[in-house]
Amino acid sequence: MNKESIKVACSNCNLRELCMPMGLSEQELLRVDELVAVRRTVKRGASLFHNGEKFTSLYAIRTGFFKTTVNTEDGRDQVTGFQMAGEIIGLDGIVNELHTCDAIALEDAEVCVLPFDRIEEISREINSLQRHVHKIMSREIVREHGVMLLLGSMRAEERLAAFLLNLVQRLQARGFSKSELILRMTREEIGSYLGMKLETVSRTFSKFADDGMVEVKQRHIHICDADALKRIVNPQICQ
Amino acid sequence: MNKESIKVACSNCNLRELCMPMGLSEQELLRVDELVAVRRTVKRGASLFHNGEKFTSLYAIRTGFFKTTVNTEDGRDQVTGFQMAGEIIGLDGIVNELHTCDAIALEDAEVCVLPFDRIEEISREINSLQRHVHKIMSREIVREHGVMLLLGSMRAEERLAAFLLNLVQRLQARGFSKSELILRMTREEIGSYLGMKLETVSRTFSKFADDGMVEVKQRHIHICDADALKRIVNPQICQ
DNA sequence: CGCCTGCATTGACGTGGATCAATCAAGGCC
DNA sequence: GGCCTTGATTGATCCACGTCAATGCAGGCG
Repeated sequence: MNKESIKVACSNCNLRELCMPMGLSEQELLRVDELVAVRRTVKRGASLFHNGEKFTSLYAIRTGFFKTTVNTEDGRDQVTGFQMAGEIIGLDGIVNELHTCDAIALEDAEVCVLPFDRIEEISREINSLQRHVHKIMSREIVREHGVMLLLGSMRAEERLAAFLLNLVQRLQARGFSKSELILRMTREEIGSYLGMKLETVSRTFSKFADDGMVEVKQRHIHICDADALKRIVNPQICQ
Repeated sequence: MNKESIKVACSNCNLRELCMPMGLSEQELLRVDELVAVRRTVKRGASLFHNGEKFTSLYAIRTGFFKTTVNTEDGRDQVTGFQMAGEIIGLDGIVNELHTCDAIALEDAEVCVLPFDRIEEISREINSLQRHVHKIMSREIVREHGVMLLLGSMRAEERLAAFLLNLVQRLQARGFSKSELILRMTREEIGSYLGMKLETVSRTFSKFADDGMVEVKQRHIHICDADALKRIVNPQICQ
């Protein structure tokens, strides 16, 4: 288990606007700095936490890329999300003080450890932090509604198109290209998330490539025609 | 819009243990009574809130039964949950202060209106209420993980069996029979929730009936062999 | 009462995606 | 360099579920 302790502060973190509320005063910022106990690095393939483990903290991703998966006793498992820098993971553990999913790093990663009782304590004092915590949880609920819509009512092409658009949109918000991306996950992991088999993911990529919407070279994806992808997700609206 | 104002208190509500944290002191209870602004009745088929509406409050269901649905601009829609007495709805609205789904009453219902800024204010003072709010949101996240697992990796029979077991389990927790239930929703709504067509829902019910696991007469369901249903959801474990 | 409307059931048939299987590409390592 | 492992692609076949359509059932209403 990889737990490097590096003392750190949110107040001069370049990801602050992703994790933290806006418009904090000087002294609020100092208080918020107490949120982060330590940072922790997680090697590619290693887990940050897993199912059944005691919950104590949320984690803010500083660098790297994670997947979260739930699994049934009979061996099935389902990817419930892919998380990147600035996103918070571990919210599932709050109810029963046990994590109910695994968080696995898909590339070497570093996270800020946020002890949850400290979050609760400080958010009692700083209203905007309290509101922020609520928003983060609500955002996750809304995201999952979207996934339910996708899984419950979309076809393979629509699912993959929606997935790609969502990924680039989040990458773009972090300053990356809106047309170029490198997938950090396998076809099988994409398939698990989207409720389809890896072969179908692969075939659908090939179809998109044949239609000139994307270029696919293994995990390197170039999006040539984002509007076409949007039209696949939402046929009526986009002409 | 049906907004009957009836002054009420949580402190002597028989559903308190479902909505509220346990072990509050006398004076905390008085404070918590200020949470509920008014009650509101919603007729069968009417909406409590819908997509796009401004978010101000959460709602605790006192009586009745709701569904929540998300819908895309192009007309698709997806049932994201069915909610019964003691459950809280509206959490999706917190992020953007707009509701992102519709909540429709499937039978005449009554809800307690909980203005969200009042929830935040009081939960700053009462730690167990703060923790409770966090748990409610986390529970919803975990529930949705379960739905993702269901939609992403289960087959029709497994989905319907899991759905029935979940329903009776929640009804039982509210003092109802663990083998007898009346569905408040149509086959189409069940299908939307479970990502299958209404005909498949109907056929799967008939199959379960043929196999002697349930008796189905329209919306009246009698569960004859809950273990058999569990075995369908979880083949390996239950023998 | 008969008629209408909204669900539910059941059957016949078609298909999207799963399954099974072979082949290929890209690292990593000796 | 050649070998091995892991993941990706592609083809051939199959089947669970969707689609289309007919029929049945129950409740509400003139």
